[in-house]
Amino acid sequence: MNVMNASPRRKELTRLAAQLFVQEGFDRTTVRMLAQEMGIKSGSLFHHFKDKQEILAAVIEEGTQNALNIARAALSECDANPEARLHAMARAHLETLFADRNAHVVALFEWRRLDPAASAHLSHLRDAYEALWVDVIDDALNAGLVRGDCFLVSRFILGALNWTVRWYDPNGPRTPDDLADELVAMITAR
Amino acid sequence: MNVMNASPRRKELTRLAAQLFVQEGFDRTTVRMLAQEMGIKSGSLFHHFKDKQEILAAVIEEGTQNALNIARAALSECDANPEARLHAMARAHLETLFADRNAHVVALFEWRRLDPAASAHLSHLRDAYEALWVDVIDDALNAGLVRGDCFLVSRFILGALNWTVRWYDPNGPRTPDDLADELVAMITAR
DNA sequence: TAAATAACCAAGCAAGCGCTAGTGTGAATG
DNA sequence: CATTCACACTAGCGCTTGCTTGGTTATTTA
Repeated sequence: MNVMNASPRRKELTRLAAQLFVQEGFDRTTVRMLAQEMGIKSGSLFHHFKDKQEILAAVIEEGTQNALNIARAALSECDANPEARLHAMARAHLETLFADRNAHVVALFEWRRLDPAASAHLSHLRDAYEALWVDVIDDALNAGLVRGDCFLVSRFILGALNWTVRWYDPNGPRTPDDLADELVAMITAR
Repeated sequence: MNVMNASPRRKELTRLAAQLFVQEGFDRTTVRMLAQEMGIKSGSLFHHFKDKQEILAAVIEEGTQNALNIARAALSECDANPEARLHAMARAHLETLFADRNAHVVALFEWRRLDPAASAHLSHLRDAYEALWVDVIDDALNAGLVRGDCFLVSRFILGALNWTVRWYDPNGPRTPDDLADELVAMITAR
């Protein structure tokens, strides 16, 4: 039983689990469904994961870690201009949201199913990610680019961005970058 | 078995069910938990509702119908000024969101658990509500109050507003009206 | 006063749940 | 060549699930 390893097999199983969790919801996804999707029997599943909870934690950790990495990379690649940084964060957010869509939908809507230990651990990752946002928004406010309270503005922006998973169609005419540009245009005073 | 009536008893049971669905999630809420919260035995539950699905539909219908009523009332009470109408809609949205918080959280996050028939029926209610928003936002765009595409702007605004249920603390210093004012201030170009 | 109705309960069924125990197998390791 | 290990299997345990059945009681209606 691999408690914390990241074998390629386990990574692939985690990806499949994310897909099923999105389709059915965590509670309605049975270990038998997961096993079938993975091409094994339900008993074999517990060789890779200690229990069903651990699969959920693996899915969410994967997604959140990716978001953090992508956001950091995006910020390091642009200059100190507040507007450029705001753009970069919005683009990075939507990019990871739809590149790892399944994992992020699970993170956004099944977080409450995590047991307290896993939730505490993953909260740190998520907090680190949101701290990046608060930093960028603070700069935008000080530069007069956006008007409002830092806390509220960051919540509104993240809400607007996260909600896109409920309506955005990747096969439609708009790219995630289009969305990011439109959102920034909407909130910047000029 | 009352299929579609709205006896006071059934209304009260629906309210209690909404609370449990929020606390535990629809799937993890068992009919035995529901019955206990209602002070009856699990079998008796099926005198009031045909099945568990019907309880969910009742919860969501209640919340959505209220939202529609409140928004219509709010619009009829303000003049034709686009900014006033935008304010009124934002306030009405947050007002109903926190007055019927449980029902709305269920509607937002457990909608997918509805069976196709109930979903189809309730979609009409929700569409009627969203049509009010599109109307108001269209006016705001034409008046130059907000910049952007009508579809995207309405999605962003509703996303920001709906996401408040995940972080807003009614016991904190801010009122729902404060939130509405801040959001409108953030997105209006001036 | 008789009949109908609403509201409830005790008991339990069939199905499905997460998870465990014990075993087999082929590849890598000593 | 013997041992270990990763990975999978079969079989099923103990429990919970949504829901049904058959019947009781209190209140309203004819």
